[in-house]
Amino acid sequence: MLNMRPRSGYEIKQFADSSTRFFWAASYGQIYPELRRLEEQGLISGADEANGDRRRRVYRIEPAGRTQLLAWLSTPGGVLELRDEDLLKLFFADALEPAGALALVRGMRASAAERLARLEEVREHAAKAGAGRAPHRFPSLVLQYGLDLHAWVVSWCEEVEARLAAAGPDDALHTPALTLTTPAEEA
Amino acid sequence: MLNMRPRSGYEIKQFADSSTRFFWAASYGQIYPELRRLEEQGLISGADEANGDRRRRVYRIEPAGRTQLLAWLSTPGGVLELRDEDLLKLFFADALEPAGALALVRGMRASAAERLARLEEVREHAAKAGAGRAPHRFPSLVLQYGLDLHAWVVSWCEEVEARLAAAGPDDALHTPALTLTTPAEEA
DNA sequence: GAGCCCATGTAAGATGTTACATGATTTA
DNA sequence: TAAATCATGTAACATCTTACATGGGCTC
Repeated sequence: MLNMRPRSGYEIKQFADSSTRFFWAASYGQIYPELRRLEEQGLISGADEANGDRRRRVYRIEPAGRTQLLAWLSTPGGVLELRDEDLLKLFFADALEPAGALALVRGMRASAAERLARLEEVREHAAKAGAGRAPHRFPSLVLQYGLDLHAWVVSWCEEVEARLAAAGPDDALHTPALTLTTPAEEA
Repeated sequence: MLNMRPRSGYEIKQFADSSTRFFWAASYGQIYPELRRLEEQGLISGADEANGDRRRRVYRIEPAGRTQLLAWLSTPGGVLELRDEDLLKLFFADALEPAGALALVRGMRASAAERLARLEEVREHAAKAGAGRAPHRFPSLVLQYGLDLHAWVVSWCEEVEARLAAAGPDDALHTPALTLTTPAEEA
């Protein structure tokens, strides 16, 4: 983030909360100590700015830091962790009556729709703030990933809800839920 | 898991590693202490089984535990946490040359394809093991979710790769990546 | 008899969240 | 003037992973 432009810890938190939060969250308890560590390693440098009487420490990336950043970006692979309590509940939904299982999936859909709405707010906000300037391209690509993904989850739930609602004692619940069609394949 | 059938801590770990691991992982360091706590609360009960000379403690769910389980399953909402380092890298990919960004997306696709392959192994294994018996329905529904989801990620990456490869200085990278079509809508 | 699987457990450490403490400035 | 926001930081707590310790049984 400091490679995009210099920022204070507070600004990093603000920015993260409206962007990377959805796939990589960070709290003050991580940010401030980490800034100190990075400075000790000479990867970034901080300068106290006095705006009025309010102290503010703005960090900028150093050449060594940029090198490290590029090395990290070029390292293939990385952490992927998911913790989805709704999915865990669905996994055990055989313990519920059919109505309960249906309610679970409806809840999952509602949550996904909610997150989708929040991401759309982010997009609108970013469109206003970023108008005019030559923007970074990839943050909005990742935002689009989030939008597409949550839209996918919503459709998946709708599909499963329909099957659960229709299911008698005989049911074919386990066929692929969605047909994915890329524009290229439609031709 | 104990509601499905009695198990030892070791068996719980085995089962989790081939099922819930993908959206809710658990280590021995969590499982064994948690079993003790649940027993202290009277939600489960453990019995030492001697098979040969090898000690083994098998736990079963108690009525109070089943009540708690059903209460949890009926509570709407829950944790959803994602930590995706690939997505984080992609977010900052403006710092890379076009070839580097393309490599990133290719790496993402490879990882998703790998996970997809592993889930397919799980499905085949489950199909063999569960043949005949009246199975739990929802574990395989959740497995299907994983398969569908990773397939979706693979297509998303392919789509983006094509755009990145084609992109000159002018590029429309930020349109929705995939057209989702549910069978119902195709009619 | 070597290596792997069954089986239970813990200790140390890494990581991360929440709440609190502090205090200035801006806005309604 | 009260509330929100700017701004930095820490302490306590919760959580989770990794590595280790221990020991029996099975299979090549």
